Amino acid sequence: MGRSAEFDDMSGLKKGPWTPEEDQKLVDYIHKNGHGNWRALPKLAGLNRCGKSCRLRWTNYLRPDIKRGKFSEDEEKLIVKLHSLLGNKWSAIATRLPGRTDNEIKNYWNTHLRKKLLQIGIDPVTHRPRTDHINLFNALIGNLPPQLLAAITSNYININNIDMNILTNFLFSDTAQLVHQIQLLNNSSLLVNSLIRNATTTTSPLNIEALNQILGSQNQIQEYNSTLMNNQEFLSSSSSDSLIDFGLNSSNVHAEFTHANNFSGKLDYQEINDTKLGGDQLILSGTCSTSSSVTGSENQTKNICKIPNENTSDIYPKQELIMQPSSASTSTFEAWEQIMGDEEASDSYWTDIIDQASSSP
DNA sequence: AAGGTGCCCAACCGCGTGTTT
DNA sequence: CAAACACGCGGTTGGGCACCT
Repeated sequence: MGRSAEFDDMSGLKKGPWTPEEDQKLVDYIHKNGHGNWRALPKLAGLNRCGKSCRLRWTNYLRPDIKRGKFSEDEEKLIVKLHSLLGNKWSAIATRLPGRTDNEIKNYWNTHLRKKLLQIGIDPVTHRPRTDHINLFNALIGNLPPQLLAAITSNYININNIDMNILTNFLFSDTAQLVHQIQLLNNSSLLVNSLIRNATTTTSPLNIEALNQILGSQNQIQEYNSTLMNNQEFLSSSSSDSLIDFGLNSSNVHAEFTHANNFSGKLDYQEINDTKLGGDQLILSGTCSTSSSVTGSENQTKNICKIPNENTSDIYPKQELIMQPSSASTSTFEAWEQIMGDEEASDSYWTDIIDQASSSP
């Protein structure tokens, strides 16, 4: 590990990873004589290293009182606490953790703890909830799929207009980065309602932990998963009498259904192994080995059909508008105010954001 | 199975501060 | 007091390795 260049060009001294033989020489010498002057030590110990390299090797690795292995939960908590008080003063922090070196703590902070704090929404520098709303707002606007942006900045939010594949991909593209972007949406019913409403077209339950971090609401997640389960039960228990004509009798069935408010009927799901929503169509794919017959309506086309009535609300909950048009204006801010609800949409909220924007470098 | 990718962490580097001459 | 030296600190690097495609 570490650096590669074997020897320093100028001094001819060895660099890079230490060999067991070098370690032994260093340990033996220090046990016998103490380290004394680090600069003088290598020569006396018979090592072709600089004093600095010897000191580092000893203090970070060879010292007998060094504790190895995973950091305990208590140690983690203590590091976070001390970091909140001392900042990046690794050596000061290390003095409060017996057996741990500053280097080890620094590495652990940078690779684990920092990320942990970010994920739970805490700024690892200030140790306070992240408040970079303006950056998040800009990032959110910048990253929004055009379809979403259009929906949000239009007079009203019509969930029917949003491609759930795009929304879902967007939402889960990078959980850590998006946690706070999502929090901007959190006060609106947009995200939650969308997920619940579209549970029918998702084939696997959401990652509870990830979603929990984003939404912070067990109830909504449970509702989502219970809707999903109901729908899957319904689909799996559907009568095999009402077969769909896929237009194919064998492999690679790919059936598409129009996605509208007047969905009706039910279908045999036994041979469907994947469903997803694409644009305004439900796309089913799977293998159909039996001959199938048409039970659809007059609107059926080769791979697109509407299927007869009953129980359909279980599969495709009726779509509805989330938000009515605002009185007159169509500004982005006003649209956001509506999404975010009264509390965070107050004048002072936006004033704060604008202030932050104008004061940031 | 092989190649690619990203993470981890030991070791290095540069700089600031304290000590000695 | 200033210059030289020694040490320690925090940031950065890059090889090894585990995991993913």
